[in-house]
Amino acid sequence: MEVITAVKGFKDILPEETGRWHYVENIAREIFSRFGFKEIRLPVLEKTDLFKRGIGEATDIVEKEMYTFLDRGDEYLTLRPEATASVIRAYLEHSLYNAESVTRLFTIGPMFRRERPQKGRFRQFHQIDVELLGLDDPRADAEVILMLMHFLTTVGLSKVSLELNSLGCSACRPTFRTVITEFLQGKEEGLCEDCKRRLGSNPLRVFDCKSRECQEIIADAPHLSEFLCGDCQSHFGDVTSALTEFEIPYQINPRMVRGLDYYTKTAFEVTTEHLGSQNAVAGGGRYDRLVQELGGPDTPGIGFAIGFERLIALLEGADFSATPTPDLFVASLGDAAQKMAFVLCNSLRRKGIHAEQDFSAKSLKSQMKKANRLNCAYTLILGDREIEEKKAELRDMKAGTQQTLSLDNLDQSILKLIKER
RNA sequence: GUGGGUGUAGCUCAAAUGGUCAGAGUGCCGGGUUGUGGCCCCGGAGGUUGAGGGUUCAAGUCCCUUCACUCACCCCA
Repeated sequence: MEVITAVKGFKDILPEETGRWHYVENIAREIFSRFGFKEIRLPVLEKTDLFKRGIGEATDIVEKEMYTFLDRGDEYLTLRPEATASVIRAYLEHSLYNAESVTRLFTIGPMFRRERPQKGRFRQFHQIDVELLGLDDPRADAEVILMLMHFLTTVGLSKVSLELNSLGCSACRPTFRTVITEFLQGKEEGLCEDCKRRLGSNPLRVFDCKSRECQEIIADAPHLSEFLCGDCQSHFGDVTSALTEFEIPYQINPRMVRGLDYYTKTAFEVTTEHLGSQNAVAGGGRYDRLVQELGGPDTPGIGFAIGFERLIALLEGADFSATPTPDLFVASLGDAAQKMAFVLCNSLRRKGIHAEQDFSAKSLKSQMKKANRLNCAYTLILGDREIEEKKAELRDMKAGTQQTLSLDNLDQSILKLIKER
């Protein structure tokens, strides 16, 4: 019989790794709630149209990376490739905007994109996603970025850099778009295949194309910053000066465009040099049109997503072991001792003690070996001899001492000893 | 979707130019020693060398196909 393996790009998170996950999740929950964000849990499956409308039909994600299928032959469903669209969907579906004018939400969970797996990129991956809805104030941008950076440093990341750009709004971006389209006209031949295609759908993407020929062509192109409207300019200025005030280092990257259509104004990315070519740890931006695009009231928003696996990959070295170290190991030899150990262990567990035993009734030596490997604080030795003498030997592994306990009220005396430790 | 790399015991890896090459370490199991455990010593189980085909007297080693993993492009978190 052949063993069935996991689907390509879908990873198991093994017990030895879950400690890191808990560590990161705990810090996220604590910090985000301190900034007023509440957790929301969302389904992983959504109607395909949500992402087509939300992310944009012309994006790579929607064009070729989604897990989409026909459900019972009547509706197209998609495993969510990102969280923002789902958050907005829930926000609208439950009219959360009516409860309060500003809504701060975060969610943690798996996302799905059918890409070729590589270092730092999987088909199922996890994001920590934060969304702040109902504020167009630049302080909201600054606050969200501040929180992100604070979170990252608290978790223990130091060698990351923050890049910023303003993508303009519905007033100034279209102007810039026509400027770029005109600029690129007559230069199509030099562009890579992807950019030729992008020319019609999303010419701004040529900016962050990595091919050399495209970069040479676009190098002389005007920057979006020159075409920002007054509102966008002052907004971006307020964001950057707030970050400076908080002493958060950043770099303005005028070529950063981002691959999701919904971003407006502030866009940002946190990168590192230690992840191979998948250098983005977190990314986000403002999306003042998205809520309306999804059929809701005109509501501004800003948010970001952190790549959980990528973040964890940067945490190498530290000890986040989730392996519990038991209080007590009960080594037992013989049927009577096995039975007694079984009852004792489970009795102690129900009283709050982490007790372990070995069902296999192997040699005492191997049981002791196991107790040692598990790093148990105490070991209780129960053998035929001990039962006959109505006594058991308890060793304090750390202190190197041992004592004899009566079998009467054994669990009580052990409980007392461990609690007193 | 396009390239490159790799596939030998549970894990980490050895096996010059094809010819005792199917091994070591570690882990696991058992035994010895020990203050019934940690160190040390002895023994044991475990691999159709990813799969299929081909060349050859002979293939883990060469060729083809396929699969898996991996890195990079692309894109993104």
